[in-house]
Amino acid sequence: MSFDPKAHLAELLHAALQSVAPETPADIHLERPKQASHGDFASNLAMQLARALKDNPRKIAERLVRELPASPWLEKAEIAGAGFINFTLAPAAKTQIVRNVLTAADGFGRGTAPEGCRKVQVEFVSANPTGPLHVGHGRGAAYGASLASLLAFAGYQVCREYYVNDAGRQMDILAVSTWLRYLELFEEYVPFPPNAYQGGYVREMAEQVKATHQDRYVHSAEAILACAPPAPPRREDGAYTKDEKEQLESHLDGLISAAKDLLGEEWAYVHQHALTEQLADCREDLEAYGVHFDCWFSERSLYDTGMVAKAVAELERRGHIYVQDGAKWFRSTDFGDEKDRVVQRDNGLYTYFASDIAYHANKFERGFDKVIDIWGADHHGYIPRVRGALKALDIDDGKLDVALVQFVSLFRDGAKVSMSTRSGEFVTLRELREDVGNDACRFFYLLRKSDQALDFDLTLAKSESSDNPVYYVQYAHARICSVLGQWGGEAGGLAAADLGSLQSERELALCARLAEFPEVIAASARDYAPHAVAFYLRELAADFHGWYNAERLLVEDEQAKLARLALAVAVRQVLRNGLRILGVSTPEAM
RNA sequence: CCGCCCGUAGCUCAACCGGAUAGAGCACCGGCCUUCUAAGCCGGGGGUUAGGGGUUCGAGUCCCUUCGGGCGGACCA
Repeated sequence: MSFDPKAHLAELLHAALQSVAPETPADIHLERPKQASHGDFASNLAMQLARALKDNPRKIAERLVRELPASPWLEKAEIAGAGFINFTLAPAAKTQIVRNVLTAADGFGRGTAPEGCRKVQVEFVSANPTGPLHVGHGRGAAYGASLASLLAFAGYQVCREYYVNDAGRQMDILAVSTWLRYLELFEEYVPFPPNAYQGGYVREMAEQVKATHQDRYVHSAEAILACAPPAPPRREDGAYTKDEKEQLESHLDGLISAAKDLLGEEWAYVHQHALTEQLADCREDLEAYGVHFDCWFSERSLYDTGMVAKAVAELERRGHIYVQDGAKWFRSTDFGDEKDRVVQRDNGLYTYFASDIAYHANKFERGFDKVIDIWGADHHGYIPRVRGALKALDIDDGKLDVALVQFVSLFRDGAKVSMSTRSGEFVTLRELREDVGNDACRFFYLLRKSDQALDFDLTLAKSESSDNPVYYVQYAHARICSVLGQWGGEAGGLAAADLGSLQSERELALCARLAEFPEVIAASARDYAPHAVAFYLRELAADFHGWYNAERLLVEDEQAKLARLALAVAVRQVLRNGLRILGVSTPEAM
């Protein structure tokens, strides 16, 4: 069994506490001081006890240190500052971590999920399949994928899910956009609405439909326009008034119902074609980004299987629904929301919220102990009503966590780039990946907290891609691989190396850094903060680069050489374990 | 007006659920390649943590308040 210095010190302190203040309960908390001169671990136990014992913290610290049982692993325990006890470990207590890492290998740092909280679902991206993913989705994807990997590494059984919004009006708009572009190919010109999807991919889909089915879906422009309320006069600058915007929306709705009427059964084909194409494109994009999903959950399936109706009926049965102005309202104010919400409109259609209630009820029916939704920050107002619905259905809403990812603003040459899917002038995730590279892209996103708004400077990201922090970490990995190659020995045998020659400050600091890894994993999994892993890896790489520059690894002395190689391989292992979580590759040469 | 996120070096960001002298990167200045990858290392300057008040041994962190920024406040998704 491997030796844990932190647990050992906690035991020593506990023993000392028993003789100094056996009656006083106190939790023993050890932390790693920021400053090296403060030792390897510090305890504030004496300060905690000061009030209960009505004594000076430093005096209490002195008594604790005096009562500390002797240990071969402890070099010294000093009292500092207001009453901290600083512990310095014996070198052997620090270097043994190298053996632990080499033995555990891929499993070093892995945790165990608490009993009864093992099955976790992480739902992320979930973008409408109405066009290419853009840089905002890229952030959600990077965050969600790393969080899922992090939780899996921390011992949870993780299901990665994408919620496909294939049932709503947005999909109808995409389908009708495709159809209008298709009609243009047959010289039937319906003025293309400015609020329909403008992107070039819509024309591509139109071409595909034409290639497969020729003129099968052609109807005259006159017939179509006759069914829809008129559009307002076109404004090239897009500055429509509020009234005109409403007109545009009803005009578009009119075109959609015209399409449904004229095409009849065949509308489903156009609709399905657009959905299938966009979903496939999205999936391919994400896979290439290294983001994988275990489950693609269809919103439409909730309607097809009656789950939406069932969820609303269940709320109704429990007396949380009332009818007003012909619509069904969920009394979410009873559960902490600021106003009640419509679940079924006066025209009989369910709202998006209704399917979301059914969706979340379904998530918990699937037996997850914890459900994590990753949403864009603009959805924050949505949280209380979803929680409210869960409470109304007697589902423990404490099992739902919502992580909000703040917006990404794109800057190019110092100017903000406007993004809008419908206008078609957004920067796609695909373009960004090809520009900056997958590794740099993912690492860049993860180098800041998800709840912090992010300015993505394209010019900078591209021009500085050669000294992007990700290369700094990968470079450390490549250097170690290179040294091992020149040594030519068998890395597997290094776990048995005598580590006694690892004595220098840098070497011991590097060992301490390695020992931190499991704690970093546990803390960042607890806080849903994969960025902490990225920061840790940068520090580990910095420690390594410093050591590498200061001391030669392949020295004459065989024992010293093997000890150093063992340390280097341990560093490489932790870099691998960490980068794997972040979805970043580990090149052997750069 | 109400709600959520936030305000830390010139810029982009950290700071282990209250700890010690607030740290990195970029940018700037000065050094280090006939020895394992210079995509690297070593050193230097740079701060009233937006302002004010409170809680306590101790506050960037918790509470109140002012100012400033972003995002929400649909029978849209």
